[in-house]
Amino acid sequence: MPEPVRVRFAPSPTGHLHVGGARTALFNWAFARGRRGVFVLRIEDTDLERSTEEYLGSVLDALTWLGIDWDEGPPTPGYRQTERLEIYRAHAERLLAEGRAYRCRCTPAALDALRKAAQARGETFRYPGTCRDAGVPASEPHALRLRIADEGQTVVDDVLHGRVVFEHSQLDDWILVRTDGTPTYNFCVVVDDVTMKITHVIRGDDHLSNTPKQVQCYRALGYPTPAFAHIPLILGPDKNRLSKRHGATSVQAFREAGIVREALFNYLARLGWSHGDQEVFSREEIAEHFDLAHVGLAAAVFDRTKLEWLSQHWIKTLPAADLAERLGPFLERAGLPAPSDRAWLARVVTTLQERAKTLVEMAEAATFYFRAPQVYEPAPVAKFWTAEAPSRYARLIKRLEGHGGTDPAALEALYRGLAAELGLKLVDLAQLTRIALTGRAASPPIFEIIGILGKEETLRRLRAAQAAAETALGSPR
RNA sequence: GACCCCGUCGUCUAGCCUGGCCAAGGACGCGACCCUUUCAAGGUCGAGAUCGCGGGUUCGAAUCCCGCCGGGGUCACCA
Repeated sequence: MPEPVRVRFAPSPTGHLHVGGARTALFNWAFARGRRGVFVLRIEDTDLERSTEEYLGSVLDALTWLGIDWDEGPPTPGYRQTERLEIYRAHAERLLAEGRAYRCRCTPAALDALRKAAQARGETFRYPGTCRDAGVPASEPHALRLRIADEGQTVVDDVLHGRVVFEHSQLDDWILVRTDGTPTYNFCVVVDDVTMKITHVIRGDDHLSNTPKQVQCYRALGYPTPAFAHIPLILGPDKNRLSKRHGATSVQAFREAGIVREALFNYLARLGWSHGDQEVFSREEIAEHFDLAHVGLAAAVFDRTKLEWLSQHWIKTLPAADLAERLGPFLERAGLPAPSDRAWLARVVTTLQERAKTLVEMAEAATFYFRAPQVYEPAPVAKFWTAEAPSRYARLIKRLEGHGGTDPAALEALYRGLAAELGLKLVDLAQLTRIALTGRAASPPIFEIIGILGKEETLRRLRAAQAAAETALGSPR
């Protein structure tokens, strides 16, 4: 029986979860789920300056909202780097004792000068090894560096990129532990991945160049290297790495914009990965089909329009009752009372599902269900509030008053009958009604709206529109 | 600048490993039409890539090889 795969996602809580990070998490998650592996969540919070508990909560919240659940990680202790300092220290000491690492007393200022000079010469800066054999005593302030052979090369065997060769002339003795005693990122990552028994490191392309350094560290530590899979970055429309200046980039931002979680999950999965011609995937389908072999190598441009198409698709597909539940906060934000009658709200949602790309749009479009129109849109008014409008409203009101029930089919029959009597098309009466009920030229089917609004409210709005139309036309008698 | 990665419709991509089924398929977006009480949704059709460019190999290349160009990433006692 093969060892189960173990993968991880290691965000640093220095901001909200970025969609790029979310996609990395999603690929790892899907990889693990698809082969009954383990998905570990590790928090890289060694940057005390920028890490906050608030952001940590936000990141966990975003992952949970997306449906990316982890098998190991917070709140279980031991998965935050700040809790693991002792582990790093022990590994560093071992490397030092075995001669794989050495103390360095070069000052940052001195190194900076060398770096500038190297770059001026058009060379990659490389630590010259000043302290490599200097035997710097522990009593002096010092950093700890990893000893790397001057000659030779390090090969990174990437699952996606194949063999990537790095000459040692490009590598240098990098710092494992800073002078202040804190371990560096690259060192923590290696120690963490080793001690957490990670088998596959799936992470952003931007880490590929750092990988040979890490491979050297694995070797020094005497551990086998995990499999690496470097996935391409996500770009903005200008082909530059997606960042805040491209607008909304955090998972929370999309959530607040009313993008449904199924859509963001689906979109992120398909960005850089494919399964034939299939575009729509549920979370389960992604877990079932995901494979590294079909992850692309080219960076992908984030396309909000397609995301919104998927959001609309999922809104159409999701159960109305479920959406009604999710719509609550968006209604409140739109200044509308979230109704206690959930069944009624679900009916409202049913009429809006096919015409909303986001929950924000849906809440906005639902306004007229909660309050009578305050204003009437100018364009449809100009077109339909003709001289005959008031009398047509009157006929409509009279007919409706004598009509029992709000069955859509019966209402349509009533409208068609009246339209025929008046020598009009259905659309004329329908639009007059639509203006009265919603204040707009476009809305869900009016016969369904009447059913949801109720006969009394419908009549009230028709009468209000009749009066408004009369006023608008001057003073009729 | 050095090193590394990448390069198929505007965008996401299938195909590339195992050359011919590809005069390149799907999706978003765009246009038209149909349906229709409006808007959507849905349906049908259409425009849109000579597969970054140039050489080769081959009977045959998007698919293999070489060069070039373009884009991105990494070069910290940041993560």
